[in-house]
Amino acid sequence: MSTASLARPRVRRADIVAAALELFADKGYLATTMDDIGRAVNVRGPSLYKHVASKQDLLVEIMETSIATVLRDHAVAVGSTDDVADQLRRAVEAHVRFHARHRLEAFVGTRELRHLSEENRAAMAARRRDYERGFRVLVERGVAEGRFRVGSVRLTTYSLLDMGVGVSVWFRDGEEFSVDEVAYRYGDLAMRLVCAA
Amino acid sequence: MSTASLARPRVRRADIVAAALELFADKGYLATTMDDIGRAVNVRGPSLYKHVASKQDLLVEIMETSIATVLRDHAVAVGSTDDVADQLRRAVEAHVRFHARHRLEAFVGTRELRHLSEENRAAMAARRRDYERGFRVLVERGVAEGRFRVGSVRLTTYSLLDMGVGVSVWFRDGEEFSVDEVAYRYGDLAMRLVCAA
DNA sequence: CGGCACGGCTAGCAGTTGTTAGCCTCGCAA
DNA sequence: TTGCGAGGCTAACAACTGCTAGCCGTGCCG
Repeated sequence: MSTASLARPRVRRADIVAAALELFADKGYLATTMDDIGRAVNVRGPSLYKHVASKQDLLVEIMETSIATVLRDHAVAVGSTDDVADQLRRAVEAHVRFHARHRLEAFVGTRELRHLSEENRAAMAARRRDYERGFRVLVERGVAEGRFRVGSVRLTTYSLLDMGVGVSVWFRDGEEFSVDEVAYRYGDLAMRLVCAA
Repeated sequence: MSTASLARPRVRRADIVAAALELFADKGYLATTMDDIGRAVNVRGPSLYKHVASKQDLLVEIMETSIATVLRDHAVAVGSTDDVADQLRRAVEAHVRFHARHRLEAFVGTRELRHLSEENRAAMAARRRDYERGFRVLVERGVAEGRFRVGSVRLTTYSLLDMGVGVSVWFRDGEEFSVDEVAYRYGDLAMRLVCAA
């Protein structure tokens, strides 16, 4: 049994990242100081550098794990069936589920993109484009197979994605809807948008 | 004839606000310095204070004119007909038109809310809630009149709004769609979302 | 023509912030 | 018991930033 960490409560890297996430989401990346983050984990600002290379690293770590989760969930959703309509529905559900469950990550992920260093931003933007393309491909295939009827694939895809992103702004746990309820209902809305048959 | 301003090209307040808008949208409010704004209008940073009380004032002015425009357009759209479905369609069209035509204002308006001073933010948040309520009321009435069929008024309303907000992120003038085309197509999407009859 | 207000400019203050340097303590291992 | 590394802490640097103070040239008005 490892009682090591019980003796003196040292800070773990994961705690720092979690605190940073909350602060970045609340005040924004630039408005958050290392002292703020330190205070949140009961440590002085400079002590954080024993665990983290820089403030930028915290932002990168938050964004990387976010997009990785999103892409994985999307792949699982699409891979779980062969029916295009079901694929789109499950992809939207996964999309919404993430934006509800990981509100803060979603928030930071879209709002602080510009504060990533040049190379980090380029890499992140590419991953996000991949994700968008995944949805567009689904809509396109649905149209090609005669299952969907849309005015513009591009506009419809944007709508589907933006609806889901919006969830991260207003969703609160324990209110009117649970995560699963929201996800299911947005799946319905998605089916309406593409006139699924 | 007033040749006054031709002699030496002095900076006009409107130019400063326009430059600030572009910079706030591009780099964010905190990352934009008064020197940046000054450079954009060919003036040193401190000179701006001959025209503007503070950096905060620039943000406030941008946001106030934005929300005022949005609310006015919304009122015109809703007032132009009595049919609920038409009202919602025109409201969505106005919503999208604004977010396409005034991308930067929309961007700044949603992303920099937290950098308004406490009182300013409270006032602005209230105006924005009013705007949201305008949409929710339309959806509610459509349902009550048996013209719309929705799973949840609240979720549907959020979806309509968020779709439109998303336009400000990807829209570019002179690409595939014109402002009017996008507005019209989003009107269609809105009608689908509420199953308008 | 004289003065005054408008609106530039530079200098500089005061505060903030990411990050580094260097110190000290605690607990584990030899 | 002794040594040492992990991980706290304080001090401080260097850069930056909003904003003020104070100066000066230009052009309009009386």
